[in-house]
Amino acid sequence: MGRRSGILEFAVLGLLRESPMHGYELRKRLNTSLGVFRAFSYGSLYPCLKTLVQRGWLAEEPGEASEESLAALAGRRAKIVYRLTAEGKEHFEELLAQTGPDTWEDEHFGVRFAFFGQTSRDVRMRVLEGRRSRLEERLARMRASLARTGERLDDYTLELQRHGMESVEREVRWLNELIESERVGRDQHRGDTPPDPSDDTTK
Amino acid sequence: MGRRSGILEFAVLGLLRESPMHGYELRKRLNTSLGVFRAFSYGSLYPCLKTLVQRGWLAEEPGEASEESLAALAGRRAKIVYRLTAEGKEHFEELLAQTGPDTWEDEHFGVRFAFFGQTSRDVRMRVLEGRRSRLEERLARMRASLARTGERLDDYTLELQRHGMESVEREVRWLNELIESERVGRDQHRGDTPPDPSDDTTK
DNA sequence: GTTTTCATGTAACCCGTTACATGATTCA
DNA sequence: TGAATCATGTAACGGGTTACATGAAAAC
Repeated sequence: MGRRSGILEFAVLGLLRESPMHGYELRKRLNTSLGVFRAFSYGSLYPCLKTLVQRGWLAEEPGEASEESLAALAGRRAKIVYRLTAEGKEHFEELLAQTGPDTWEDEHFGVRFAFFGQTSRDVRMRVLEGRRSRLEERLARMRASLARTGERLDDYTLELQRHGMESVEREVRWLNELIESERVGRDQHRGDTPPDPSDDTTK
Repeated sequence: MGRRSGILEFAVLGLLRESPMHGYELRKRLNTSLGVFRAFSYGSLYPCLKTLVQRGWLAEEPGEASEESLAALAGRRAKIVYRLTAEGKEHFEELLAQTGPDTWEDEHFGVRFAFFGQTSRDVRMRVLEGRRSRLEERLARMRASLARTGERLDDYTLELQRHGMESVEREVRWLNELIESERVGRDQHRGDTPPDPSDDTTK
């Protein structure tokens, strides 16, 4: 009953911050904008929306059906448009400011990155660097275990391991570039191409 | 109660086919040999082992504790070594032969690949090609959605999408190489380097 | 002799999916 | 007017984790 998701909740708040939407549309945007990473179903989305409303972070608005008068009749079910409340916005901003360890875990990182446009630069930096060191740890462990057991593994397992390591190395290089360009953005000046200075007057 | 996992079950059977082991060791091998992909906990492993025993696919053996005589005393708990039974082996071989659509889903593919050493060549081919066309579909969808919504996305979301697509493209290239080398292995002759002709006398 | 690592297990929970049920709107 | 798509929702399940509890063996 008490759906307190995490990543889905975060994504919903983030998308609704940009503009109000109804569930169906929300789901499509979740599964495209958010990338390849996750594909949520209605079975998780609608209950999530409900609890977010209960907590006062979202407000339901009767969607514009066709003609106003018709929609109001006898329990007529129409599109429900959700919008972020003031408390919801505040809460989302708190979430955006978080830089805890789980922030750079596989599942979370993608969503966090997707909302970097609304994230302050120093938080972006911490998340990117956290992710990078996370991956570097992983690489170290993989190399170690490969050195230990490397000889007695069959060709396919070895190939799988090799490809896995290359993937991780590639993501590290990607992060390096991102971190570098964030740094340049800070050192040089403002207004280069860095995606809007973020309207963080909240804090 | 009725843990009928799928990927964990498959991996356990596969590892135990190579040699008997106890749970603790099994878990380590799951989290290294099987690659970066998944990290199982005891909370899922032990219940899984239990149900596999119940179905007659695994047999428990009292592990060699220290001195034989001591181990037999009053309900003494010692290492439990699991080995694959004949039925278990047969069942695993059936699983290995499967080429259904979920075979090439993200989660399954890694484990399937890890046991390619024990998989017949034509099944390997079907799995690799299935995976590839799965990824190509995904690429097509990504490109389409990028073309539609591409302009009105912020820089970070776009970058995320771009990086995601590159990852998928990279895996496709990897699959191409693998498929090619499988094909060469078949066309040329036997005993090139193709990792053992597989002892499939079962069928 | 105490801390670490090895080793086995369980109960509660988490975050999601599947399959289903319902109805409105658009399009051919 | 019937099919496809849009739109909302729920109950049952699924496959795993976390946190906990226990105890033996090895290392210091």
